[in-house]
Amino acid sequence: MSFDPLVILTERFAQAIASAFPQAAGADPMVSASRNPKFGEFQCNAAMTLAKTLGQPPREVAKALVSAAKIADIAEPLSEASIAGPGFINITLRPDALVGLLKSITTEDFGIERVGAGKTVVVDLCGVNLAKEMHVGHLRSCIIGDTLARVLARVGYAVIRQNHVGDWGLPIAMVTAKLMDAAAAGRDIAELSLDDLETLYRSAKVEADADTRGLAAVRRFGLGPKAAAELEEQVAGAEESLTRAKRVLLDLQSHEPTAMRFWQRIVDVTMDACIKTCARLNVIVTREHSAGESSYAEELAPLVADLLSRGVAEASEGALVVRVDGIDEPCIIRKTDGAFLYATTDIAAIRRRVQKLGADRVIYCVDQRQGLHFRQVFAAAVKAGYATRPGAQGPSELQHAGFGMVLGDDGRPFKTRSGDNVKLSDLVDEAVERARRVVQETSPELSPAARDRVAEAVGVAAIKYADLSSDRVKDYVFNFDRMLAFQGNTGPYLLYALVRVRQILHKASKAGISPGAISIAASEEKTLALHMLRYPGVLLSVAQSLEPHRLCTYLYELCASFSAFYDKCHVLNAETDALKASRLALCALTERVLADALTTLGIKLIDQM
RNA sequence: GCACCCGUAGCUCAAUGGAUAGAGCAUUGGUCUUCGGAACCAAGGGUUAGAGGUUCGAGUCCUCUCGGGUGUACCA
Repeated sequence: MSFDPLVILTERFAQAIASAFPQAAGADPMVSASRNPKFGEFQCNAAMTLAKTLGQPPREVAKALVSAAKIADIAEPLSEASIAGPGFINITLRPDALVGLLKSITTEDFGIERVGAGKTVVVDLCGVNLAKEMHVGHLRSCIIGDTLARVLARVGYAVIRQNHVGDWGLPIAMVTAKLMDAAAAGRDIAELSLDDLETLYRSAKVEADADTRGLAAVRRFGLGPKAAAELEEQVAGAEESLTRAKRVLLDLQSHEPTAMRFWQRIVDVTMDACIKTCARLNVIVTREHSAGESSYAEELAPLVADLLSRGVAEASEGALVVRVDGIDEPCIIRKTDGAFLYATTDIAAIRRRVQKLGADRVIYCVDQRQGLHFRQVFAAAVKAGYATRPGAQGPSELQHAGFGMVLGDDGRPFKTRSGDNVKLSDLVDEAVERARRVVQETSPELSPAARDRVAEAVGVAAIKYADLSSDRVKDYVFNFDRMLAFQGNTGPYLLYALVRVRQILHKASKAGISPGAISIAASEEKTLALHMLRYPGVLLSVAQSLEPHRLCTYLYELCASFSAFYDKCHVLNAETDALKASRLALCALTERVLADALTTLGIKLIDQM
């Protein structure tokens, strides 16, 4: 039994259609919340489409639906006056029915339908690389991925988070080689920081990228023997360290203990920092969620052999590829030199996630720019049969929940002034520092410890909410001032609403006032009540669409409704005790919905600010 | 070249094919005997890039054009 009026009305109008027009039974009743309050709270738009299929005038169809619909228990009676325009049927809930529905959602879990019950979903998120600080490039994957995981869990899915760590391959071998050199030169690897590793990574990369093209140019344009000699030396150096890195890579692949010890140290340093940053962002990612590329290394050769033997893969221009319908570029799974690629690993990951972890659904929270890659890999995995659970009818659902870039105010990718990627820890530090300055000014009465807690919560909430509140696939402009503003659609505004409602509850309990029977009279009370009833439906729509900004919009509107209520409908000094008790009950319910929604979004709750 | 994404108020963003396209910021003007004013209420501001088409009905779906972004076999 649902307590969502939208669901109830949809059922009732489906029945009305079936009884008034048996030949059209099963048609979509098209019930929705009205955009404009003057049209009532809900509307049924089915008459217009039915008119077409039935060959009858839409208003006649609407009349028939109005007399067939049995909704007297929750809505004001329908009449011809309820029909507007070409055949819209406008519906207004009865206040007492509203109260009844509200009572229902105060119980258990708000009447949220557990659409994911018995199903497993894998969420791919975070995606850090060894020997690199987390930067803005990881921000959205962590934040959005974590929220999607929370939403899916909230609607009943068994959620498995997977952090596809970039911990394998030649670049990592280069760093490992560098680290071994440093240790040989007397460096204590127990005292290693991620910053040190990143420095090693950079120097390895610079060496590897040494200008072979530059050398060719020098020779071509005849810039003289001196320039050529310099560059030749560089290139020779690069080739030497590249050769060494390839040797280390072979050692790693054969699990040679010394190389593995250094590699493991890099893993530990990187992952400790990653998990710390995630924890600070209130993103649930721990060591147990790590499923790095290295963990698939052993599977790749047999996997490719399997694909080849079954004719899924074919040789092409010296490489091995999987061709898929509808995409011109084939999916390359083995290079001419015999090495595997990230596509190979991703196909192996799909196989493990579906066939071993039992995923009915796999969601990749990865940059939109990898869209083509995932289309190829998904199609290849489906073609290979890897995306189908043993015994299942068809393949599991593979979804790329891609997201746009983070831009600066200039509309270009968000970078530091010197053009580097912005470290996540620096980003959070700045947001928290800015929040602290505001808190210091507006709430000097808070203890230093409380102030720190509030600043941390507000700063992180600001960053996360800014990221979540606009359409996932679009780029968004990162702006501290805007995201930290206390008015408008921001994290701090939501937390402020939470704090206000909690303060009322706190004072009420100190004054011995208890929540009582709800009665809905003022328009602000009704608006607030109607908003709360929408919560379960919004969660389901996010679980379906994978668009967290719908939950954000909902929350913002809920907070705005509450603020209007707060302004117009005093609680603790309302005229009568009954009114106090009723409004207090509304506050208590608001607090529960707000807290649940914020938690599902991944935003930490606070009591004061 | 081809493929994908995007184009909505001055700015940042919304809008399951539904009625007069909505918020916030900024601008202008109101509200206070403050359950915390970090608030609330209101006004102005739009050819939804453009042109066709489908539909009872299009910001939304289809085609084309313009503009921006991204990706395009052997990096991840």
